[in-house]
Amino acid sequence: MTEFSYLDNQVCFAMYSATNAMIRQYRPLLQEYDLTYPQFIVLLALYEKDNVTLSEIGQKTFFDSGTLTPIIKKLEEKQFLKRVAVKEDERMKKVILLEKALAAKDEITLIPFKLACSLDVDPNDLLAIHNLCHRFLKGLEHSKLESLEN
Amino acid sequence: MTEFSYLDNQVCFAMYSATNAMIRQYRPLLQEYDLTYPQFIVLLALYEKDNVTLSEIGQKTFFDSGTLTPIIKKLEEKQFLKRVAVKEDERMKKVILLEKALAAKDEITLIPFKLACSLDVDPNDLLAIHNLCHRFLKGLEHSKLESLEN
DNA sequence: CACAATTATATTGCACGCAAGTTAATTATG
DNA sequence: CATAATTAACTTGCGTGCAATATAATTGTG
Repeated sequence: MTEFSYLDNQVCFAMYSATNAMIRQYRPLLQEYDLTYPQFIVLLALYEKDNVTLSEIGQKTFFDSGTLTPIIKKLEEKQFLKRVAVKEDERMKKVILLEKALAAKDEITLIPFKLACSLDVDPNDLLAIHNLCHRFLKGLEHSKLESLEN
Repeated sequence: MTEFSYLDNQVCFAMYSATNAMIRQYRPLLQEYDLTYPQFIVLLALYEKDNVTLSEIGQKTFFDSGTLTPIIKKLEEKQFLKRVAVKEDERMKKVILLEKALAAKDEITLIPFKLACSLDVDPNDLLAIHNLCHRFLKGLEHSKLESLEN
């Protein structure tokens, strides 16, 4: 209750700062696999299900084409995946994980758990943030769909 | 409870997606003032207190020098602020808001409230996210300080 | 069946975020 | 007091995010 602060009252700034801080924590762990955080996110999406098109990955990860194409190309350069043309529709390309990605799957999918253990944060808080952010995203998507109906 | 998802279980990814979505909501509101979200954050910090050095702004906003310097320069180009050398210590520069920024202060500081009203999100959820992210950031800073003591 | 509309991916340009390194000024140390 | 260490701000380079646009393939329509 000292003095009023514009910044401290910004929900978005709090999320923004916390996210950046979290990704900073991830960085050293991901560097061992030569991955950035967005590349890691795409890889997790592909571990769930590969042999999918770019736009399917985009829907899962919320990355648009301009963001996703370069990330996929990077992962291709690093031999994590390959892209194959789809015969039925030559516009599309499907992404398939390569041996390098499959071999590291157990280790890479474990990284978030390793990180969570090293954090000085209440696990209940993590769970609560998680649920709230999900609900928040749902709410925003909902608003967006409504505005499209005009 | 359908099928296991690596992505859905990532707290960081939830925060990351929610933050990006939130900033997308801000974009059209900020464009009216020719501001990006990070520029807006710096401006809010300066509305609290200007005539401060870059590193003071960096501490408030969590931006490092490599991020902050170009943002300040952008705001200077746009006539929101000016930088003045500090006589006592020639390494430092203090940032002072200009008329353009002061004149728009009321409108610009109102933007978050305008946005909050237009969102299809429970205000209690916003408050909860806010508190959790703050606690989360505190926890991370604490971990960082401890690791520096080694 | 020509051609307009749509769709999937790729490209370009701008503004971050941050690591790493530079420069110039100040402070600490022998 | 010279010089080493530190500090504040700046610069460079890379990888996003995303708007806007381009390209090429497919679908829809008269």
